[in-house]
Amino acid sequence: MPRQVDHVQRRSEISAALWQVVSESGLEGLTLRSVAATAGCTTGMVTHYFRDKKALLAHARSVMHRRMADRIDAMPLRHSDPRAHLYAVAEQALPLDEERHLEAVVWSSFLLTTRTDQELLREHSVSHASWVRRLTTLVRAALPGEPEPGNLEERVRALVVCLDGLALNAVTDPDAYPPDLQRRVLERQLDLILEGNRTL
Amino acid sequence: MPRQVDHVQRRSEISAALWQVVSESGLEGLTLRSVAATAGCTTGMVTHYFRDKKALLAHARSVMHRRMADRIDAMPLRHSDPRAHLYAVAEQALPLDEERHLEAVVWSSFLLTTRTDQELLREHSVSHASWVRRLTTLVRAALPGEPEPGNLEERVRALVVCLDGLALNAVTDPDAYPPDLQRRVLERQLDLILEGNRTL
DNA sequence: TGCGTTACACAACAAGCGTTACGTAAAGTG
DNA sequence: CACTTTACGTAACGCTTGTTGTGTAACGCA
Repeated sequence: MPRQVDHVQRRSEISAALWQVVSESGLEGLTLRSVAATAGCTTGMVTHYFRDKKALLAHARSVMHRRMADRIDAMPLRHSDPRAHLYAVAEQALPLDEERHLEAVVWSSFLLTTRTDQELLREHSVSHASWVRRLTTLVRAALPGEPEPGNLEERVRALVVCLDGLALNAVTDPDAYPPDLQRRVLERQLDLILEGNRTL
Repeated sequence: MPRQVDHVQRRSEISAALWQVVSESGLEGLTLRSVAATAGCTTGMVTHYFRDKKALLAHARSVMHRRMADRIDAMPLRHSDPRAHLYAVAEQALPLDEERHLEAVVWSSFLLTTRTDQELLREHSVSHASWVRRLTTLVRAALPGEPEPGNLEERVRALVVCLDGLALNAVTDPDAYPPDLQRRVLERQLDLILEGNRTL
């Protein structure tokens, strides 16, 4: 047996370099050479651990999903206050710190390419539906009374697209959407969503 | 004087081809050759009317802004019902028909590149601020009472990011966000925003 | 101490890109 | 009818990209 290297470790190092490149130059600035340069190695090493560029992108994407899911799964299952619980989970979708900002950048970059890639679209579709379902449960738990049908779905959707829009704007123009503003808007949106429970 | 051609017309034809390419292959699939092929001409003609690719992109962007602004300016200045007026204007930001869907695709594509381009960021910044200001006026007019300070801004922001998120999701996965759903969510969001007017 | 396998650097390749230069056809003007 | 200017097709250039192959150093095992 020849010299042994931790493949998982190497792959995650390269993947980290990829994230950094995307955060600095966007997906269109992502090349094997730029990744290699950022990782401090040669393209040979990159291709040694990832068959081709598609495999590299796929890994970065799966890492992204994993990180997001892990962060949410790490949350306490039940909160004393259902509204606080809802807020805590929803907040995970916002780029409120360095880590989540980086994730949001990668997320939005991949999201746009989704439009022209059927395979990515299917992945996104199920992931998005699952996210909506999770929030639906939490919103229902936080609502004061029994929601009317349809009414609930629209409230949840309003929350979901609000989160996406918030993240998108924060990624595009961070100075115009600082964490403080994001939090206030989310609080307000939760107020609005949970406030009345009647057909207007 | 030699043979004369309507430059404006030609440029708009090429620009239309560019939009089509972007809608089909995204910004990363946009090349002079693909634009020429879609327009049914050669790259020579494209470069004849646009000095370089940057000029072509800039023109397409300005056309986008122009179209969006025109559509909103074409609305009646005053509506009998201020809420209906607000809805009508807000709806213009949603990809509810073919035309607006195409615009939204181009919009989202450009939006992402904004992150790594300082010049584009400044353009976006003023445009976005102006949009927020316009909606603020309309929301204030549609609110039942006098809004509390801060409160109003958060409500408007919640609406703005909701619109962006709605558009983004509709562009990414049109089947999951059909026009009907978009309209319902927007209606609901307006309900929520205009409903209560007290600090919760 | 060799031996064989793995890890990786390096270079070459074709393909596709934006750009540029050149050639030609067409049409208004004298 | 020339003549000149514009309109545009064509092709070549240099560059960057992903991919692939070859060479070499390192290290576990015999």
